[in-house]
Amino acid sequence: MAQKVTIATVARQAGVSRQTVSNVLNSPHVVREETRQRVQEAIDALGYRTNQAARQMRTGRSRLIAVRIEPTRDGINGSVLDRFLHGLSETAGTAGYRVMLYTAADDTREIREYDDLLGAYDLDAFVLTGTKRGDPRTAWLTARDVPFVTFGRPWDDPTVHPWVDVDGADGTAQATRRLLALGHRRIGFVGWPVGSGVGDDRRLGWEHTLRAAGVDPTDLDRQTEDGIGEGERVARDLLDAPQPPTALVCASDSLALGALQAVRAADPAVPVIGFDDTPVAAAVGLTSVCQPLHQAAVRCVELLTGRLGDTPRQTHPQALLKPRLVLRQTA
Amino acid sequence: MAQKVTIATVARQAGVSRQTVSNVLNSPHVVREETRQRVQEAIDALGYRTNQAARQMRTGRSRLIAVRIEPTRDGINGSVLDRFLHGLSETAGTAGYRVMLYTAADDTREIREYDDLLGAYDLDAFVLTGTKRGDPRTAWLTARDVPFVTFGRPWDDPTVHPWVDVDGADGTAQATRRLLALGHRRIGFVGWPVGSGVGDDRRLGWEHTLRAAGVDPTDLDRQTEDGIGEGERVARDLLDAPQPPTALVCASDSLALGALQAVRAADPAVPVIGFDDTPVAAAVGLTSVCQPLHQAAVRCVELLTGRLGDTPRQTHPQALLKPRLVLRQTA
DNA sequence: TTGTAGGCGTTATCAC
DNA sequence: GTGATAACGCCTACAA
Repeated sequence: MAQKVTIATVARQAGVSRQTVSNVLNSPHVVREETRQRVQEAIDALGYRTNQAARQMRTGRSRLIAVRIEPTRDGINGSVLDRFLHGLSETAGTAGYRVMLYTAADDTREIREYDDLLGAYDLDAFVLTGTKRGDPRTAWLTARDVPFVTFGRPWDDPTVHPWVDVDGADGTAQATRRLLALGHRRIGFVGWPVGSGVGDDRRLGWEHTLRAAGVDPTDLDRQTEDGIGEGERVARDLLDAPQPPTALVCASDSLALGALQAVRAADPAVPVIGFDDTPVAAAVGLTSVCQPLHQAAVRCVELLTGRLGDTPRQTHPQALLKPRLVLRQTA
Repeated sequence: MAQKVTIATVARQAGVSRQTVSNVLNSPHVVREETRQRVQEAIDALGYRTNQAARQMRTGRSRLIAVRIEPTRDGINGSVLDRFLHGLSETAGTAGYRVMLYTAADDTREIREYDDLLGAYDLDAFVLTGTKRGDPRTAWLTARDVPFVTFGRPWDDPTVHPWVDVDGADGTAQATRRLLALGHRRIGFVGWPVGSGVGDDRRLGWEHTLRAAGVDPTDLDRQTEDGIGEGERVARDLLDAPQPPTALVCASDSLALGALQAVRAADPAVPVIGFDDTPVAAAVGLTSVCQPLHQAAVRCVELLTGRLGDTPRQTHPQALLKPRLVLRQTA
């Protein structure tokens, strides 16, 4: 590696003081244009880069954003986080920030990680993926005035902190409308147990759309934990009912995959629509609701940098993004 | 946030000098045990944490490891990187390191990122996932003496830098042996075009095992780009041959998924085995070769920290891990 | 508009 | 075994 290039090196090369170089970097407007250019040339020629550690020590800000990477849970949903992370890293990069990863097995340990991370690296912000009712993590961060944004709404009270989310109800509504357009009326829903914000939201999109079309949704839905086997079991149950649905909307691709097994031999064919547009969906030709993960990541960074920057911070900005129905063979 | 706790705070509290505190932290053996304990108590009581920025400024080392997060390529393989990343982050954490993410669209830009990252954050090391013959990135890093390890062998010369990899040939060999054990002899292989290290490696495991069993592999394999459609096409071609295989080993789950479509109506059933054990495989019941990704991540960190630490650095340590065949319905 | 001085928290060097 | 001092690279006053 060549000799370390500091602000002093640049100053000497450009024949100005260190302060002028710093000004060119941080407050270009206070420097005469001609000087600015000369300094900029020196910077480029020398390949100077701001030393973040030194800057951080002075400013107390690290330009680092932390995000948790979870163990691939069900396995099938791993790619969602994957795509989100990529978008986050990319967007953060263009905004001059970097993404740091951390892991934690549970909330208590996650909070301990916050403490560590904050103490050691002066992190600028956290991105939390998925929040639940009465989340201790957001409470902790809020209490300490640590900037953060969640990918996922705070279901108890949408105004308590900044968040970005995808409108799940709109997704299932799109799916339901698609099936209505195909001529179906008795459209079933395979969802998660009541009580999870995300699950209830997705269910509501289906229910409202059906009601709006004049269809009574009673007895047309079933709840179960996420999983392929679960989806198959519950879908079979729906299809065995006296008045079986002729098409199915599912709360996840896992459930939809199971449903697909259940309807395999059905005649006439029973269309199935999943949710999340995971690679599995693409692989098996499953029509599915696609979350705009890249855009979600972009908004997260925007909210964060908006908050972090000097712009007057609006109180708890939020962004609800619309998903998109990806049509494939199954519907 | 409470008042910032620095080494000076601790020193005052414990009634020693700052240097003694630093010694307790970094060279405990030079401090008298009694003093050490008193200082440690003060550290715990105050909740002191080393400020990495300050430490880094002094030592020039950041305790940060950078790893690239790729856009989910084919989509189906995203979960592989995902699991690897999680393991990496976790292991790095326990070793006192953190993982920083970066993205890059191509090699040139990736190298520019190295430059940026190194200049701005004094990164301690890089983890590269996937390398190709004549990789400019490893050359760049080597030339600058930047520590790194690749997840994936350098196919030209396995001794040029530290790496961790999974033995693909062993994986396909396991798969082939499984099919032999099921009584099959004419076992086909659906692979990638010749020339990619990974692909050739996986093909070789199949070929050698077949030869060892006294089967001539001629005309029993086909090459194609990765993809479900491609897999289906090529598998069909194999099955339409005058002497069709009675079972198939595939170089990836994508190809295997395609092959599965091709053999759907076959009678007697044609077993198919995939590679990577992606969630898709689990979803459709595809027997597949599972890479020990967590273990790979652990070894990466070990190689790195071994290199980074003060231990005598062995020249270019390497680790070739054995995959594991996960049996499901298709074989 | 530009230059000078001081300090952020840590560790290395060198006294004691 | 312990403590004072300097320096890492930068930024924010303040002075010129």
